[in-house]
Amino acid sequence: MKSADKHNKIIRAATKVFAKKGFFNARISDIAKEAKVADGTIYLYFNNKYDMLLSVFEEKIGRLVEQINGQLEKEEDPRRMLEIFIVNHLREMKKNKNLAEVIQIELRQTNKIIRDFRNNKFSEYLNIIATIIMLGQEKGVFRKDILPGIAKRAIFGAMDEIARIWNINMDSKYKIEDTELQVIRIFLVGVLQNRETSQ
Amino acid sequence: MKSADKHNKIIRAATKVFAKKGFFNARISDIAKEAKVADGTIYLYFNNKYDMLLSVFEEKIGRLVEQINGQLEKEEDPRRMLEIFIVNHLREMKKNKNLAEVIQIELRQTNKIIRDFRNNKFSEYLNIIATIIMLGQEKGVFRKDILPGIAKRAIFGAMDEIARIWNINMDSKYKIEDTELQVIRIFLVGVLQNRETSQ
DNA sequence: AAATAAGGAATGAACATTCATTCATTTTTA
DNA sequence: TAAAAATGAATGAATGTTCATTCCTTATTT
Repeated sequence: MKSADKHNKIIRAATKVFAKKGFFNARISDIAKEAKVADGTIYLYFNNKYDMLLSVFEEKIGRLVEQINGQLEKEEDPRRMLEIFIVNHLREMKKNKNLAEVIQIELRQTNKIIRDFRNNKFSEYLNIIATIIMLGQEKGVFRKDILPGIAKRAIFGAMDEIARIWNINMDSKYKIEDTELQVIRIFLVGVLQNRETSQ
Repeated sequence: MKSADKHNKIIRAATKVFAKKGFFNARISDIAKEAKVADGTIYLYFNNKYDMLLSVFEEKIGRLVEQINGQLEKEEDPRRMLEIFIVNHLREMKKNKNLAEVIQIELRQTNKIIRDFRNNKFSEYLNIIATIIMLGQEKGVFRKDILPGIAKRAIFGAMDEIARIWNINMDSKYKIEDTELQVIRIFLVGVLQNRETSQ
């Protein structure tokens, strides 16, 4: 029986191996070994190597989307919502280094043309940030002169770069709580001491 | 004659090919063809494929560092300095898509262990941001509760993600000037409408 | 003429994918 | 109910291709 169980086992193994070696240096045989499965078995569950990466990516991001949506639905204050998003993302990346790495890989390795074609879950994820910002603008909490489409990328990019470093230096210089606070502060109030300076 | 000229020609070709195909899909023969040079010739100038990527990366970032330092030395106001850095980086990435792409590749593909070991020019580049922030804090222009080591990554990461999108969609949704202004605004004053909310 | 640079064909290792075969499980037959 | 047949998941060795790198040859420089 072609079990969903085995599918999962392979996904988990692939995540681990992709994260450790990167997509191109990951061998199918590595993944097979990690999943305790024969090389050929993998092709009963996935079309090819790239299909695996995409599956891993979509599944993991999908989880993130559900998780964050769950956390946000109780909240009304856009300011708090943004904080929750930031804290959740950073904690998740810190906890799950493999996930952070796979995001980095999928977003930047492999073929550009195929790339954003199937990344729907990822767009969905980023758009949560944009939605929060628009909500805040409607409620008059956030500045109206911020473009949500740019802000969402700035915020995600900032966190992604921070997570990238976590995956290089195992010893994080800063505590996770401090990092969260910093990111929240930077995006909420900026680096400026006084406000009159903005144009 | 083993000319510096040929070295440059190869670097330029490599940048182009790496940017177009990514490191792993770039063939030495592609680079050789692009540089109008024989495959073997490349090995007179570089030890191996990865050495080429690293050379390309270091050289390009080195240029960026010089360029931005030149622009900053006339400036005293940290606020303006940060603006200059942001504008310069974004314009450079927009103008030179290959450079943006190579940064993405080198930072995330290839081997993690070797990775940050030789990335000195890149650290130098990021530290310019940190220096600006510290200067601003000394001068009382920037908030003292911002950690420069985190802010520099947030700012770079934000711009890098924006540049990533430029390399995927050829049609940028926003004008470059608007994007610059947005990034500056987000980092200087944040998204919040009122200030009393920060902790 | 010697030394150095460049050329590019040849090499061989690496690796994704395939596919003939096995074998445990389920279904059918008697 | 037991034996026989069918199924299809799993295996992993074999295949064939794809390059990075080498190294012998040719061209150029001094």
